[in-house]
Amino acid sequence: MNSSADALLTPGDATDSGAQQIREAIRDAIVERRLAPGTKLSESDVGALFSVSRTLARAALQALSYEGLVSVEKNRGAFVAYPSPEEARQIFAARRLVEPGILRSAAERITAPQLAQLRQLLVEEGRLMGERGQPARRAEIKASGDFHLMLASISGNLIMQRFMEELVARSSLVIALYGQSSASSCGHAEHGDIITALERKDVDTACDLMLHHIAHIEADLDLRERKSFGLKEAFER
Amino acid sequence: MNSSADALLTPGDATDSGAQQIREAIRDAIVERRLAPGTKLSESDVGALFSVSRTLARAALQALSYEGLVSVEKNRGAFVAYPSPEEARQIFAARRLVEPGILRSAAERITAPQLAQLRQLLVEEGRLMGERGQPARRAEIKASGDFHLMLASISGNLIMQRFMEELVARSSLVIALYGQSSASSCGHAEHGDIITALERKDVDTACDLMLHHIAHIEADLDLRERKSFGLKEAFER
DNA sequence: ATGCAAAATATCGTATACACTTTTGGCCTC
DNA sequence: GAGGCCAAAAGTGTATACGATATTTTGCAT
Repeated sequence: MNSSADALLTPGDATDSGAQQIREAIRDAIVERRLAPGTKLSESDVGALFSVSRTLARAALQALSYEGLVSVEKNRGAFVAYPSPEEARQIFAARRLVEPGILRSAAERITAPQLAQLRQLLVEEGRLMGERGQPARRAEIKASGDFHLMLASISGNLIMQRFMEELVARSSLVIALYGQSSASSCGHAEHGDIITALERKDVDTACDLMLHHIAHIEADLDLRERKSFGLKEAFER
Repeated sequence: MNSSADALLTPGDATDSGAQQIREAIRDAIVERRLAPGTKLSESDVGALFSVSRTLARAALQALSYEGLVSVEKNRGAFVAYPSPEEARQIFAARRLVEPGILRSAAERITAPQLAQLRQLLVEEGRLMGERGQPARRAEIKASGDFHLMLASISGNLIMQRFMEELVARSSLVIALYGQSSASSCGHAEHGDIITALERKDVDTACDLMLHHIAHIEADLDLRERKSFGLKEAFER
């Protein structure tokens, strides 16, 4: 109770300094497809990679398992999640279920600068669409997710925002796995349409567009049953 | 793999044997209001209580923090979550957002035995309603949550089911904190009405009833700003 | 007596160490 | 030569230990 007024300035959202950073790093690596699904994430290796002990590596992997991005098997270790087609369907079903509602909430509270920010995100997305190569496609997937994430952020509901972060991350994993072609390309125009509808305050149309958008992404997936075959494949190389 | 008849089966994600058990135990204690919001959960104490080391206790507390049931502060420790009124509003907003959708999904897949199970849950709920005393009220809150949880289970979407588990748990915490009267009592009849509508395959009415039901629960809360007063109080004690 | 400051204490953050489970490689047997 | 069994190795599960940080207490000066 002494001293000055630092109390208000503390960032405060850092639960653990180390484990959280590692979590973020691995999460990004998974979402950006630098880590292939099914890859084994040995605690020792992860720890060595980030120059920390197994304790922190383990904590990070546990955290990621709660997000559904890695699956840990008792006494076997942690692996980058390999979502089954059924799981993929459920992820998109969840998105169809919640995103219209989020969109409605966001539409009620959205301000002009926020609309501008959305537009800004869109041009960034378009720029990446123009570029070629794998890294650009990865960034494109990420940018596509950021659009949905910002909508959740605008809705003002932290719980839904957190949930959408999880869904978007897992969606990226699914798209990386089962995506056939330039999946997110067709999504770009749809993002723009949604913003336009939002600007007109035509929420119903915006929701419809969102549902179609999600359906389009899902339709571009090849959800045939390859199942655990790919895991073996990944090791065979 | 779809064994369709699985109803209230815990999702088979036994990552660790020990930590998961402790997590469940503490979770139940929080939901059933044996642990008051704001209570400090020292790692040493938790470990000693369950006869395990701090490592497992810490893992369990971390897991609970991801559910939003405990909040961990850097170098301060873990505390039973003390949801702010704003947080409470967001929790219920989230429920209003997702539960109609879950209900629709469930209605599409529901079978006769599952309807019977729902009815069964209802009579159990009614039985607890008849009893008096704190333990009965706790069980009543839990039973009330189980109704919504079973609906999510019937919907067949594991992701939404997991999300609802989190929402219901946090709702129980909120109700325990801000609930004024016999909040869940009026909910009982509404649960029955929803089942009835479901039996008639009148999904739209069921959704309406669900929305009203959630609104009723929320309306019975006293979401005045008591602020962090209670937390300090808990320490002074 | 009160307020500030510094040491003492308690608790968290991280690393290391040990025990147990799973896997793998080799050897023996059929 | 093939298959199964045993042993060694690797890796996870858990416990303990040490260092860092916040909180409390105590002593001193005003």
